[in-house]
Order: sequence, then C-alpha cells, then structure tokens
Amino acid sequence: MTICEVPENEPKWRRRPESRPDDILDGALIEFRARGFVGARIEDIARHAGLSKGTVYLYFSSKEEMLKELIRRTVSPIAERLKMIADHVCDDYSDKPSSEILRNMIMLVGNGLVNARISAIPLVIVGEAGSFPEHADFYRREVIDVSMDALVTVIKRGIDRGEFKAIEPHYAVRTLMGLLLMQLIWNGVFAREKDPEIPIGDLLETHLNIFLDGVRMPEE
Amino acid sequence: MTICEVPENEPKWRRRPESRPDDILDGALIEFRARGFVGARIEDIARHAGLSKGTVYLYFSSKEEMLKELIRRTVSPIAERLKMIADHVCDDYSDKPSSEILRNMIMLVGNGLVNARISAIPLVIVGEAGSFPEHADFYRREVIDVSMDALVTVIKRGIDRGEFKAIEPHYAVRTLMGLLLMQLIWNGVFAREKDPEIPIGDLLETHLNIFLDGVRMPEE
Amino acid sequence: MTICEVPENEPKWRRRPESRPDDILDGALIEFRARGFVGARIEDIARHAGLSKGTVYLYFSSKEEMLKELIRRTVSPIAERLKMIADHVCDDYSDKPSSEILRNMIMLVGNGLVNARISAIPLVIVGEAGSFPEHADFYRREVIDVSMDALVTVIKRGIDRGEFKAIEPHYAVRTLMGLLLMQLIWNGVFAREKDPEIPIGDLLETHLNIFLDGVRMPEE
Amino acid sequence: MTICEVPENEPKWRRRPESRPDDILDGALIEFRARGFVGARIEDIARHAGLSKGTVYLYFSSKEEMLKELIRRTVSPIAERLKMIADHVCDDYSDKPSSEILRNMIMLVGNGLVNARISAIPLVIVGEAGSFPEHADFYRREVIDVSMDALVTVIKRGIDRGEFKAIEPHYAVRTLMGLLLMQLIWNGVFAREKDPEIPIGDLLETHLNIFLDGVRMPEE
DNA sequence: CATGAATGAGCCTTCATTCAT
DNA sequence: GATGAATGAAGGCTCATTCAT
Repeated sequence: MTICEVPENEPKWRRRPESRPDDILDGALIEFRARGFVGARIEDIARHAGLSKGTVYLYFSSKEEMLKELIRRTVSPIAERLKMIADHVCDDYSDKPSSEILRNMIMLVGNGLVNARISAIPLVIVGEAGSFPEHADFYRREVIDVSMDALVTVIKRGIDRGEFKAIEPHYAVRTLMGLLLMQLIWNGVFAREKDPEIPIGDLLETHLNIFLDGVRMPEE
Repeated sequence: MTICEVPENEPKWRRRPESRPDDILDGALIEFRARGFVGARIEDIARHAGLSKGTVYLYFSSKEEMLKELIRRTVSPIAERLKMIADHVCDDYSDKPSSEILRNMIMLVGNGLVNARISAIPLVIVGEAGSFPEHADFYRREVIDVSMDALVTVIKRGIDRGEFKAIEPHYAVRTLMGLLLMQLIWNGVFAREKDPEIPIGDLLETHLNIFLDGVRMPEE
Repeated sequence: MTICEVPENEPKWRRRPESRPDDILDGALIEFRARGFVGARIEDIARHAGLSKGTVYLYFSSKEEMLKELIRRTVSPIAERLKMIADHVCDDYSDKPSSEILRNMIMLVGNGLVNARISAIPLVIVGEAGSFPEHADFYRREVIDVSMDALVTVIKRGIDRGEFKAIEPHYAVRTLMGLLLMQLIWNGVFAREKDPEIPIGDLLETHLNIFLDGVRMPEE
Repeated sequence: MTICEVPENEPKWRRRPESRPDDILDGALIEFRARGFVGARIEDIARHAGLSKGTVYLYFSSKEEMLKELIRRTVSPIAERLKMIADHVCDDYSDKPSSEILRNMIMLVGNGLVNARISAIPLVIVGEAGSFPEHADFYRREVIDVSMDALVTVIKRGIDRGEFKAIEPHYAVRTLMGLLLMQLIWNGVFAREKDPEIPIGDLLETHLNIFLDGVRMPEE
C-alpha cells in the first residue's frame, strides 16, 4: 500500500470468497429444514454463512430463488446419474442379470439418503408442497419421473428375459422405491437419537432380497 | 337493539354449536394441507367453518393448539384399530396363516390412505417436522411404533411357524410399510390431475404378492 | 344465548367510526404532501387517524391504492362541476357575455386553491410524476383536459360572438390557467410565513382584467 | 500509487477526471427527474456517469449533497442572467418601450424551458418541497425573487412612463410568469408523446400579446 | 356466544453508505 | 483514485391474537 504495490493489474482478483453462493445455500438448506421454507428467516440463513441480511440479496434475488437453486444443484447430479444408468440398460447390457442392475441402482440411490445435503431437499419439498406445488412439480419431473422410468425399464427387461414374473412394472417399482422414501422420511422426520442404529446397507440388502425373491420367476 | 325485537329469524338457525370444534378442525386440516402450518391463515380456517376469525379463539387458544388437537383426534382411532389388530394376533388366531393376517392389516391401513381426512395429518406432520418435532414424536409414539410393533409381531409369528424365511422382522416391516408411505407422499405431494389413475386396491395387491412371495419359506 | 337476547338481527350496526377511510385519507394527504408519496410512512399516516399501522390495511390494500382513492375523491367533484359549466355554455346561455362566464369559471376554480385538501393533490401528483406517470395521466384526463376543454369552449364562443379577438384559444387558455397553476405551486412550494398576504380574490381580479382586456375586441 | 506504478496503460485512459462531478450531476438530474429524489438510486446515477456506486462518494458526500450542488450550479447562471437584465433596466434603458424589455425577458426565460437540463431542477424542487423546504427556499431566494423583482421593476417603469395602466405590479407579474410555470409543469408532468406539438415561440408570442394588450394604457 | 375492528410484532426486501482491496 | 462487496437501518405489508360491543 505504501510503496510500489503492483497488484494494480489483476482485474479479477476480487470477490475473495467465490463460495459465497454455496455458503448461503448451505445455510438455507439448514434453515429450510429446520423451520420450513416459510418459517426460515433470511437473517438466520445469512448468519450461517457469516454474512448480514442484505448481503444475501447480492447473490440471490429472493428467498424462493434460493430454494429453486437448491433444487437445481441437488437435482442435476441425480438426474444425470440416473439417466446414465437408464441408458446403459437400454444399450444391450450383455446378459448381466436384471436383478444385479436393480441392486446397483437401488444401492446407488440408497446411499444418497445418508447425505443430508441431498436428502434434505425432498423433505423440504414435501413440507412445502401445499404452498409451492410448482417446486414439487419440478422435482417430480427432474428426479422422480426420471428415476422411476429408469427402474421400470430394467424391470421390464427382467420380465422380457424371463427373469421376473409378469408383474405390472409400474406397480412393482413403487414397492421397490417405497423403502427409499420410507427411510428418507424416517431419518428426516421420525428418527431420534436413542433409536437403535440401523445400518442402511443391511436394510437395503434385506429389502432387495425380499423384492427380488418376490418377483423372481419360480425355477420350476 | 334495546328491548325485544322479535326472534323472527331464530328458528331457522342451523348451527349445532356442539360440533363447532369439529367444523373448525375440518377447516384447519384443509388449510394446513393446502398452505402448511405456518402458511395457513386463521381467517381462512374460520371461513371453512362458517365462522369469523375471533370465534375460533373461543374453542382453541392458538393455532398450534389446533394442530395438536387435530393430531390427537386422528391418532386415536388409528391407534385403537391397530391395538385391536395386534391383540387379535397375540390371541393366537387359531391357525390362520400369517400372510392372511398381514394382508388384512395392510389392506386396512392402505384403505385409510384414500381418506384425505386421515392421510392429511401425517403429511402435515412431515411438513412441520422441523418446527414441531414434538408432534412427530407424538405421532411416532402413538401411531407408528404401535403399528410397526403389530406388524413385526405377525412377521415374527410367521417366522416362528415356519411360514416365512428367517428375515429380520424390523427390516422387513419397512419394506412392507414402505409402499404405504410412498402412496401417502405420492398422493399428497406429487400426484397431478393428468396422471393415469392407479387403483389403490390393485397396487396393494401387487405389493403384497411381491412381499409375501419374497418372504415365504420355499416349499420343498 | 340463554334467554332472549334480541340484538341478533342488526347485521350492520358495527364499524362505529364510519369515517375511518376518510380519517386515513386525511392523514395520507398530509403525509404525502409533507414527504412525498414514497417518503410517506404508513405508520405516520395511521397515527394521524389515531390508528395503528395494520389497521390502515383493513381499509386500503396498499399505499398506492390510497393515493388513487385520494385522487378519485378530489377529482370527481371538480370534474363534475366543470362538466356542468361547459354544458351550460353549450346550451344557449342567452347572451351573457363570455367574459362574465370566464370570470365565473376562474373564480370557481380559483377558490378551490384555498382549500388545502383539494390543492394538495395536484402537488403530490406533480411531485411523483416521475415515479407514477399513470397518476399524472389519470389526473390530466379527469381534471385538466376536462377543464381546459370547458374554458376553450367559452373562449371560442367569445371569438365567434365578436367579443374577443381572433386569438388561438388553445394558447390563450394557457395564459388564463397559468396564474391558477402558479398560485398552486406558490402556495404549496414557495410561500413562507413571513410573506405579505396576497388576497386571492384581488389577485384573480387583476389577472382576469388583464386577460380580458388583452383579448377583448377593440371597441371602435 | 506513490512511487513506481508504471504508466503503461495510462495513455489510453479516456476519462477526464476533472469532469467527474459534472458527469455525476448529469446522471443525478436524470434520475431525480425520473424517480424523484427519494426514488433515485445512487447506483443508477453512477451508471449514467460510467462509474461505480462507491466512486460517487469520492465526489459527493451524500445524495442530498448532490441535489444541493445541482441546484447551485443551475441557479447561478440564471441568477446572473437575470441580475444582468435587471441592472440594464435600472440603467434607464434610454427610451426603449417597457413592453419591448418585458418581451425580451420573457423570451429569454421562456427559451430556457426547452432546455431539460435547466427545467428539470424546478420540477425536482417542487416534487421534494415537502421533504426539503430549504431547497425551495434557496431556489426562491436565488431565482424566483430575483427574476420577479426584475420583472416588477420593468412593469413599474412602464406604469411610471405612462405606458401601462395603473395595475398592481406584484399581481401582474404573476400573470406574466404564470404561463412559464404552466409550461414547465406541463412539459415535465402532463405532456405525452401523442399530444399535438405546440411551438413554444408561438405560445409565448400569444401570451405576451394578451398580457401587453391587457396592461397597455388605452391610446386615446 | 359471535363478531370483526384493532393491534403490533415480525419478516422480506431495498438501498444509502462504508471500507478493504 | 476506483471498485463493489458488505452492512444495517428502514419501511411496506401480513396475520395471529385480543377485546369492546
């Protein structure tokens, strides 16, 4: 500052914390979960990011915009991953048994349940569905429909290849996904400290076994 | 105003004041579902019951009190019904197969899903879990734990009697209940007008078949 | 409820101070004038009416709505009065000299200038013209165009009847109205306590004499 | 900054820093007119000058300071010009008729009306009179009183020399200036695109003729 | 019992102003 | 000088709750 500080010509070195938006969204997620979208206060969200109220508005134009962005960031990776899996299946997946594919898919999604950053979003959406049905719409379109379609595709493949019984795939997929949703709600709403720990891996294992045994074509 | 202006229009009054609280709670349920607990406005709740804002406070001391009472009223019947079922099972139900008992139980609960008056409550609870964890606690204690215990009891019975495989009952019960929760959330959050109708009976049927086939002890 | 409480059937006896809206508008006028539309605070407006912030919203849905209503209430009477005068003129007003008619009209409007409740409105509109051009539009349409048309009609009549010189009526009317506007601005913006009192009557008299002498057809 | 910062990229700098304050005031004038003093945003003002928000504060300590300076700069030239005219008149302008002098004066001021840079100021002052009466005071002292005095002086001269009737000069001057104010307000507040064009020269001409005919001493 | 006018705390959002770089 | 990120006071508006009638 006093002598000859050269840094004059670094045009874009400012905006030190490039992560501001992320910091804010982290805080938003916490508050949205804790008090719901309507109940969350911008000031509290800002405090989580070590900022003041007004600063939040330098990065997001409104509270609703924050929720939308939150959905977008969480949604995209999931959507992409599931799209990819679905595509792999449609490409001739040689003769890997459909049960194996389903197992991989469920495990993939199931493991996301442990990540609070991901699992919190659907909980918020469920909570605010009455007030913001458009968010539920968006989430369903981007996440739910995509993942259900992917699973249905594999179930159909299993039926076609004689691996599974002639069940109705659109019904069966609900049985398959039901546990995931149940765990989501369980962890987010009803689980308490004192509850006995349930290893998610074991739980998914049992679930998959029951489901696959239930739909497998009898040997004869 | 002062003396005796004739009660002309009194005889036609239709209000049965005894049912006031119920009328109000009906309205509350509708609004809580539509806008969430925080978003629901007392005035709108009152309008549903044909009352004015202030009158609501003659029956409930606060908005939260309404939610509590709502939960209490909805919970009781469910709890009672489930208690009854659980008792029947323990009364060694002669040798009726455990699968039949499970089927009855799931159908019983599943049919409640169609009743919006019943299914709305858990949705509200899920939505407000962040702000009112005590409500979630209450609901879990009175409804979820009771019904899960009942189902676990029957599953254990099935295992003991050699009808079911040696699965972990506390895991399996989650598979069994998963679909119910999934449908609850689906109908309350993600379902849209244009969606193809899914008959709840068929869906439950398929689900039960998969589950029972999945847990049944192999013949041989 | 117990015996014969009769007062049941007076549906509309409440709302004691029927004048609430007027009280509020009075306060609004004061604050709008004192701080401009944007600068006026609802709370201050409410205080003028002896009310609290929230109460204002029982009567007006927004601050802008208050300004609109203010314009409406002030505007209608003026518009009506001027319409009436214009109509009288178009009806054969026997042979009353046009100068007399103009004198009456100017005096009529000019006296409104003394009424702060009336004169404040245009000042507010002028002040907020940049932010709310639609209010200026409304005012011009309802008040200015109407009154100018009326005056032009009479000036034309004067020319047709040989009372006035062949001036351009649309220009002359601006000379005629200029003083009124000048006084409006003067009183509302520049006048100060210590200024020597100028009797509005004398001022208008002088103005009219100059104008009429200036437009009168030379005798000869 | 102090010692060795290389002047590499200096030669191309186009900014003439000396004109900064003027650039800023230009922007301020535009925004004050468009949104009023309260509604104008520093950031927008800065943008007009191609600067950033913070930079404005290097030249002006506050928004109000900008308004004050704006008034000062606009006022000076007008005041000077009018002073000059007034002086000329007092210097017994040989026997040039008073009507000619008045004509020159009105034309001079009237032509300023077309200059938005000049006419905007009084409009802003009128708009903010409620919040900043001291600005109105300043403007009145520096501009209005001076110009009115000058006009009154000439009118008196006309009366003394037998050119004009024995009117009250302080009243008559208001008639004379009324049109100017009317046009100011008209153009700034009520004029709309679709309005028929009115040549300011013709309008002033008509106005002057009416006024002068109205005050001229009858021949005889 | 009922009413609905009144209250006032609370929150989102804006923006003048500051200041580290 | 210049920047623009950050601040925080301020205000419009909502709505749960109270209370006079």
